[in-house]
Amino acid sequence: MSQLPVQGIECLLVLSEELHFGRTAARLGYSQSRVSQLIARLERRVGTRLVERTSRRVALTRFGAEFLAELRPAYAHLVGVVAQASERAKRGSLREVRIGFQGSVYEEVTVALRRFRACHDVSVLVTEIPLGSPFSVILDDAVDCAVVQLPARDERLTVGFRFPPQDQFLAVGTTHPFARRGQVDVEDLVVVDLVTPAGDAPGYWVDAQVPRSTPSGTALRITTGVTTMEEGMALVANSDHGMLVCRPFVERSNRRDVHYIPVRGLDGTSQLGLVWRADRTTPQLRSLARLLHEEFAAAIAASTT
Amino acid sequence: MSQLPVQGIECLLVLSEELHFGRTAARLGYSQSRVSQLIARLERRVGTRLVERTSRRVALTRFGAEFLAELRPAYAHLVGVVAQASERAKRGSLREVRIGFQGSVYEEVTVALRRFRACHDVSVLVTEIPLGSPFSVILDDAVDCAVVQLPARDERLTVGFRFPPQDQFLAVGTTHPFARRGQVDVEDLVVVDLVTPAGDAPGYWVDAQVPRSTPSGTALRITTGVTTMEEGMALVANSDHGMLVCRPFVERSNRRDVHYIPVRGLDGTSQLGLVWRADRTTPQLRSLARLLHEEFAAAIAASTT
DNA sequence: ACCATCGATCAGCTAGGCTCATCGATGGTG
DNA sequence: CACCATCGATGAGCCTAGCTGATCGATGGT
Repeated sequence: MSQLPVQGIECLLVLSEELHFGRTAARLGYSQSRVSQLIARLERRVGTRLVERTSRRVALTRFGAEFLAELRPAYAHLVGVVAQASERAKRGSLREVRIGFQGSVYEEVTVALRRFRACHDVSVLVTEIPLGSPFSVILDDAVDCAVVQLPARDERLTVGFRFPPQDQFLAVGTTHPFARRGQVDVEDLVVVDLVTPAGDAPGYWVDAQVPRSTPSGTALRITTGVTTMEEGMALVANSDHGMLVCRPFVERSNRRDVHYIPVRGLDGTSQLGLVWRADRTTPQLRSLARLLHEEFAAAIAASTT
Repeated sequence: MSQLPVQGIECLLVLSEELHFGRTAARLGYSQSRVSQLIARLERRVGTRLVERTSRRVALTRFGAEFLAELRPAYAHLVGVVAQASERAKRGSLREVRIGFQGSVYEEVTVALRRFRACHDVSVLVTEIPLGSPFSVILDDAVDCAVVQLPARDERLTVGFRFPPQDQFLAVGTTHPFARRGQVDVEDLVVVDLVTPAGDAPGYWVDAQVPRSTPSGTALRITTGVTTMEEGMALVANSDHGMLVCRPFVERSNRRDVHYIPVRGLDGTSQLGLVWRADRTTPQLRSLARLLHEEFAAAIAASTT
């Protein structure tokens, strides 16, 4: 049996408006006797009379009035919580959306997120996800979606939005032979020991981030893996390793111990995407994708005029 | 049928702690199958899965966790409201105590009221009650208790506390023949047209306030009634009427158009009392009476040392 | 491969939710 | 003042829906 006499409470709430057992019963779809019973039981439960009633007059007791003053908002709140949950369930939306990021966050993304929060009355929780494991956190449900490097060839994943393709840069330490170069060619990479993301990402993805060989077919030296951008940069700064990074990262970086050199032949080969579990697709996530789309469309329009 | 699936809610609350259907059932005194049914129904009601469950593992859905985060406090609050009401019902205490006053309010009374509010977590509503109808507002339940002039010889009323008896004064206008007198005698009152409280108070009470005759037997002139102290003072100030008032009123009065003259022979004949309906006696009111007692005991002790 | 554990499901029982009929109280009316 | 209409309380009784016990299938450990 229930701890809380809800039926009695609902009955009292209506009765307090109608001040008439018959009408109260009609409104609730009960018989008059049921209302009488429910009120009587509630009074027994609370331990005192809540409604003063004769055959001619129904009025709240002073105690009843005070009780109702507290009860009404408390009950309404609880009903609201359940109703709101139903509402959100229908839209499949969450109250707190966890978004994973891999390294860099575009300016446009933060703007879109702000609009997203406002539109959907959600809070956004930003998490950094391992550089070399872009998909497992999504699949494990540790985040609801993530901005990760593409491609994402996995049936269990949906790419909701593809960011504009970006050129790539080679990050090297200040003492590296390439440090003073204004540009390098893909083929030049053969002499660099490239840092690669380490994690459980599928092979095709790792290969897409750090090619195993140059276009001409020469194999590249890849000996060291890192799990965060920060780790990679630290490694690059203090060794002769190199690391491929995308433009947004370069633009937001302010390290003095690392130089970024454009790589000819890798133009537009880096692309981020908003990815989520296909079976967790919700209107909310679609909306976020659309907001990102709009934001980038606006940014592009602004830059061309 | 109830609008709110409380049983399911209670079940979910326990299940979220136990994460085990069997133990949840045990705690609620249900069978395991019942818990399963209740959760399933709640999920149907809300419209989405709240608990992820296999035969080996029970865990809240992300949606379920968010739902619970709102549900738990809302439910607890509602339960609290009902429980608190039960508590108050047991003690017969109200959340808001209406206290009626007739004219003057002692300093000690306000102190006692402050302590009363603090002790019982109640709010106090002070109302002025008609000068000539001290009992009807109490009997009509318009106030929960009142500080009124005694005597109160009514079986339906309880006098919870008797204030210290006070001397009486004759209030007259500045132009009145007595205005400059330092004192008058009861017998002197025969030449004054005394203002009397007008209302539905019983005869014995009116007689006690304004004697019909002096101790020597001479009848007094009583032609005019008033319903508030303010009204009486206004009348006294602008006519040759006189009005008997008690010391606390004199001390708190700062009217320049009325003079107050001590009346020899009426010393200690005015007494206020805290009165309430006998059938509405509560520990709360008894406590208020006790607080008043303590306050006056302290005041007397302070004045004698 | 076997077993123990656990949640889902189904059929069935019965407690309790609910109604109907009736009563007594109340206040208005001629 | 008798009569009547209205309304809430009460008790008997019906039947729904709350609940259980038995069983099944899934899961994970040994």
